[in-house]
Amino acid sequence: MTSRTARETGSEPTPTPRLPAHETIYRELRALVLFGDLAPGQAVTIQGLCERLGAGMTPVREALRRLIAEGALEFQGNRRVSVPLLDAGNIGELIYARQWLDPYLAKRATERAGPEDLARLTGIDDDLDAAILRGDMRGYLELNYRFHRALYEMADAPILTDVADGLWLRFGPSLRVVCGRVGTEGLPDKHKDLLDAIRAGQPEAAAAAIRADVVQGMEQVRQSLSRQPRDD
Amino acid sequence: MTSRTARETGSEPTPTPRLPAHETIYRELRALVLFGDLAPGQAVTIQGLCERLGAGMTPVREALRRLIAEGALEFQGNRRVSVPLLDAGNIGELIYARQWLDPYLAKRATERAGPEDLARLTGIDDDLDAAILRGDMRGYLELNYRFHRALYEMADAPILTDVADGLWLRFGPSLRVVCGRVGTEGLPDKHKDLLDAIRAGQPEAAAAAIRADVVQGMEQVRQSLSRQPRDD
DNA sequence: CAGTGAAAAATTTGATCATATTCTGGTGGT
DNA sequence: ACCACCAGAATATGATCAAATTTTTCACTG
Repeated sequence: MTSRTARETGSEPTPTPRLPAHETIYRELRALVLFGDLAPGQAVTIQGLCERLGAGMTPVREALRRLIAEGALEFQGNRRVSVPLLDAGNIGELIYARQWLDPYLAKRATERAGPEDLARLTGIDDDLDAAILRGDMRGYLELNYRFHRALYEMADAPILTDVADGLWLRFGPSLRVVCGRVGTEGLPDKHKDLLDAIRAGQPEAAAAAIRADVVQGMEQVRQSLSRQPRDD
Repeated sequence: MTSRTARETGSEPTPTPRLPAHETIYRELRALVLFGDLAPGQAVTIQGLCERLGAGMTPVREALRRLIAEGALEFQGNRRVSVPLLDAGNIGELIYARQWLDPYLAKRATERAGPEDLARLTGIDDDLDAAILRGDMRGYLELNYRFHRALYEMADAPILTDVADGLWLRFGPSLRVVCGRVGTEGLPDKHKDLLDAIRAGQPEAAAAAIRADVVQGMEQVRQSLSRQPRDD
């Protein structure tokens, strides 16, 4: 049955060849939390997710464990797993953390940035602008995340990137709620300043731009949530 | 089905009965990584852990998933799950992160500390001194962790506490290796300064004390690992 | 007589295990 | 040295058991 382990022929780059199921489920659930249809406070059940995603329960369980460990979901005591509701204190923590993490990563990213990195960031930012003009909120959320995520990866700091990524998972759902109220207008976009700083090779300026972007965006979340902590 | 629901008589108060197995496994594995017998670079297999801990494989898998998500273990590509080896860059990241996190948490903890908190910290620190005098390294590691952990919890910042806790999981194994070389002598202990600051109600002084403790300890790790990155 | 409370049963959900299937890595033969 | 086979490990499924939540009913009171 084998007889082809060596050849591969390379014609098929194996698009989704061997991707473990729990990995797939994890990514789907993660996207669901980050951009998607899971609102803060909403409770999910394992078996409900099994049917929703059409998967066995073991992969779903493992993906859930992972998301819970990352803070994307909460083990609401008895029998509930839900997307965490953030209060003002939590938002304050997240603002403090990102205000410290993101500028540092942006500084390191700028120090290491090559032309292709700059091109990639510029491309994402262009798509992001298009999504804003289009009024495509889901696209905005996803592209904004990908922009920052690309910046993290350029910093060559795997642990801090992990931490920063975990932070996104925590405030992602609330960000979505806020954007749902505000609309794609008036969203902060200091990305142009950042791109200029990277182009000029000025790490400190890049850090300052990112700090401004983060603070502005997060403060908007804080204000919006403090105004209406619950939406129903 | 009618025969079941026998009364149980309730004579057994079941001291720790309702602790899910995967939770137990997780804590055991976590302790193993933090203080214990799993050295950096050491590979573990699922089935090996099943026998070692005497448990089914589903709970072990879930616990592993969780530890991997927290960065305590690494999915070493092929077929191996191992304790991550830290290089100088990783240590630098951890130093930066703790240098920022720990002082902030110590400041908040000091602002919120009550007499019972101070007593608890003092008690842990006394036990810690005893462990050092005794030359009990495992005790030192565990009590040192519990000291900082208690401080985190006093800060009333659940998200940042989670992040800081995850950081411990990452450098715990390396800390153990370093202490194995250095011995319990010469270990940093700026805890007295911290306790004084808390007693005096001086948050900034507490932050400074913790910063000194963290930097001193982590720099020791960095130097020791850069001198001998591999131990065999 | 109606409404509210609790208690019990039933359904739903979560946890664990045993088992089958697949993939990887090593080994032996040519 | 290379290719094929084998063994072991990890992934995924389904079933089974236990616990909790919910619903329903019955009794008691106003």
